[in-house]
Amino acid sequence: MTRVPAGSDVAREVWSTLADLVINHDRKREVAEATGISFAKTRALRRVALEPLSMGELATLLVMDPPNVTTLVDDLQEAGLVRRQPHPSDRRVMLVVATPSGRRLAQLADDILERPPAGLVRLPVADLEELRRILTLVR
Amino acid sequence: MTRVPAGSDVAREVWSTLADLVINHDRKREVAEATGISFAKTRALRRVALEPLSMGELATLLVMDPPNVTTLVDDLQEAGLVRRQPHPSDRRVMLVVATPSGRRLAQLADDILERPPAGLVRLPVADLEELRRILTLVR
DNA sequence: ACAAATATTTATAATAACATAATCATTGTG
DNA sequence: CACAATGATTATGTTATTATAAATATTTGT
Repeated sequence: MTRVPAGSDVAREVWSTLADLVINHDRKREVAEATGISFAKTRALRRVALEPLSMGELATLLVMDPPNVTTLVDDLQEAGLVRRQPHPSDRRVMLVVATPSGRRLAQLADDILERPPAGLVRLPVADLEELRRILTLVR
Repeated sequence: MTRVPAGSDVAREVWSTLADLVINHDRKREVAEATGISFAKTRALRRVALEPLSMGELATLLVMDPPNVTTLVDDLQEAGLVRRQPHPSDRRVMLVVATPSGRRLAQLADDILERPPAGLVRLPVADLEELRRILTLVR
């Protein structure tokens, strides 16, 4: 008889199922098609559409090296999706801000990415509510 | 007053949370470090460790073009992680089979990828059980 | 048997992703 | 003020990823 730490095995099982669910519902291609830009760029755009970020913050969030963020933002800027705005109090930092058309494109990506898989939609409402409740506890 | 389809909004919200959870717990880098091969190769290896697959089936599952699967499997084979076995009844198809060392490496990747995020482990056991129950309904 | 279809491979090219060093401007500190 | 530290950029190169066309071997259908 082996005694196992309470929820940890269940947690592992749940996590595996969860990760599979998300990975098998991958919409990167669809998003790239719809937006006309690479998924990496969409990801950056969606992030700055949430709130303006400095180049460095963006690099950290995207786990990219700063030089590569520079060229990525260059491309987004040329496409008119973001603009660079000097930081008001520190002239070393550049804030990346989504333009209106950038926000629209980010929204388009959101619409695709937030579309839940069929299996989830088919769940009884009570179970969905329960899922929502539990997920808010995960922090 | 607009009437909205019952669970679909909740489903969308739940899905967003879920996707964020999985994406923010990305372990691709860690897995690549630990295995010494690219994540794409790990993915293929883990898949054939589950069961032997033909090149074509693998291409479909990985959403890759067949020529690229060939070179990917070439690499895995050179590393001694898989072998190619001709299909018993159709000599056009090549079955990709994980070797013992390939299965070990796949297991190593599994151990990392299946490790749940802290927030999930902290959940009350009852909620975890409930999560598991609901997730089995998602098919 | 023969033509069409299927599974894989070879060859090749284009592009994307990733990393490093060096440079410039600006800011904080002794 | 001099100097170290910071944020961003430029330049550059390497490796991965992705795609396409063409070739080979085998099977299937007529």
